[in-house]
Amino acid sequence: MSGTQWTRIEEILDGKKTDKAIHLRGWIHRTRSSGNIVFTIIRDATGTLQATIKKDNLPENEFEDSKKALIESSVEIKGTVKRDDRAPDGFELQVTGFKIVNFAEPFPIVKDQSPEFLLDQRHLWIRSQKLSAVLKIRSTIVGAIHEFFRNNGYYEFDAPILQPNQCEGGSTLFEVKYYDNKIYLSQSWQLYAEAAVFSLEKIYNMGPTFRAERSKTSRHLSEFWMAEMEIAWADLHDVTEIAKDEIRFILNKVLKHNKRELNILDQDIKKLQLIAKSEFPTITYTKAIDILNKKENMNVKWGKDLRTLEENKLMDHFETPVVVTNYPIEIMAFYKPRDPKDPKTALCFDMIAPGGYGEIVGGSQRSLDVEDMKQRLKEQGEKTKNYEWYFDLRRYGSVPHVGYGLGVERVVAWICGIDNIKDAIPFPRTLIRFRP
RNA sequence: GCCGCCUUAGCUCAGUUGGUGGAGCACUCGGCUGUUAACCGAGCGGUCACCGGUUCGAGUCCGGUAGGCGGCGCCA
Repeated sequence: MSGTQWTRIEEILDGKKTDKAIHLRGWIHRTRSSGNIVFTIIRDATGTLQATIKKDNLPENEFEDSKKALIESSVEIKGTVKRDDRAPDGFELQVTGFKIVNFAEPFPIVKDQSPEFLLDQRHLWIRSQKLSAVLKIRSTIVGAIHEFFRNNGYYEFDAPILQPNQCEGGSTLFEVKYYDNKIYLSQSWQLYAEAAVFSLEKIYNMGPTFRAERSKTSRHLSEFWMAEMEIAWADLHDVTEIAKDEIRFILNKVLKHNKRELNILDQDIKKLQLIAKSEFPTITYTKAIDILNKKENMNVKWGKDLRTLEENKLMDHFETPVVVTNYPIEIMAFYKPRDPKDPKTALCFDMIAPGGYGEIVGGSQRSLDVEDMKQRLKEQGEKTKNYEWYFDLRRYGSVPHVGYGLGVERVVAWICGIDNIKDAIPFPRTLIRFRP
């Protein structure tokens, strides 16, 4: 079939091929027959279209094949595009040639499926309309993140995935055999970014991140993608505004390129448009506790981290993502510095998404106080010797610097409105599930 | 780590007081010239997760084991 001009279903649905003879290739999405007529819904990467196959319009054996072919068989067909109100999308292909590329065996995924079964069949389920829509939006989001930082003068900087140190706490590291030694899968790009920020000043990266947290929730993955940034000569306030701009930039890109997919996912486009135009509020942790205790009649003690329940209650008061700053210093990682204006708190922030999607961004200024960091690492039972290279960064022309990480799957899940983060990545890895 | 729930056909589920295991979908065969996850008729399909106990008799009651799911904690 070399030399054949293949039409994409998108072009047909856009009305560009009406009354034209075309060639189409794809997969059988649905099929039903009625005596001398077969209706087959054809799917390609751009959409679905009804093909109407009448016995008299094509060779006998091709008609018989079209009756026999099961769902997910791959096909090459030719015919004429017609407007027809009886067709599901208002267009159909009246078929004059029907060639089977591969007769599919009975497809295991049928009408009723449980989430577990679909995860077992993930390699086949990613063909579904819902997952393809999510994957297209994910592709837009990943592209938007690169574009946002490159537009704003950042360099992409790559750190090792195999790392000797912890960043976010030792108990959640995945240990890997490294010749005769032990090494760990990256929990964060940050420590290496802090080395590079003194030469490149503005850097970002997006890549896989591994956390062996024993979490069984709709918001956790053991392997997820994090988009991180690090910038010199900046403070906490600067970076919270950059994070807000980034989220709005991502939203606008999705709204521009993925209206069709958002509709397939039943997402409220108007609501997303409103968020993309809004200012996101910044409040302190102390203010958040205040809202919970006064307006929600809760009894949250100052000093405790905000739990899922508290975050969700807090978000009932906001339509947009919210930045929460200045968490208590005791519950923060060793590299987050004390706020001189409010010494009980750290110069750090989380951005919380509405709708129960939780923390989508987390970041902080970076401590410049070597003795304080050593002290806090010791309290966690860490060997400070492994961090000497990191402390060197404070000894040779240190400057204020700051950075954050954005959870790609959480942003995908929030924008797509899907109820489990597992559907925001093609092949999820969780506490229990690591196949296929 | 803590708490709760589930396991019956390839898939989704029902199964009454303990008395010879059902439906829908899928698949096969037949019918139908406009279907919208089509419809009509027939067929195929079972170690009721596994091990043990109670009982004349267990899918059903009791105990254990395995696998799975959800939530919390922790985090992006």
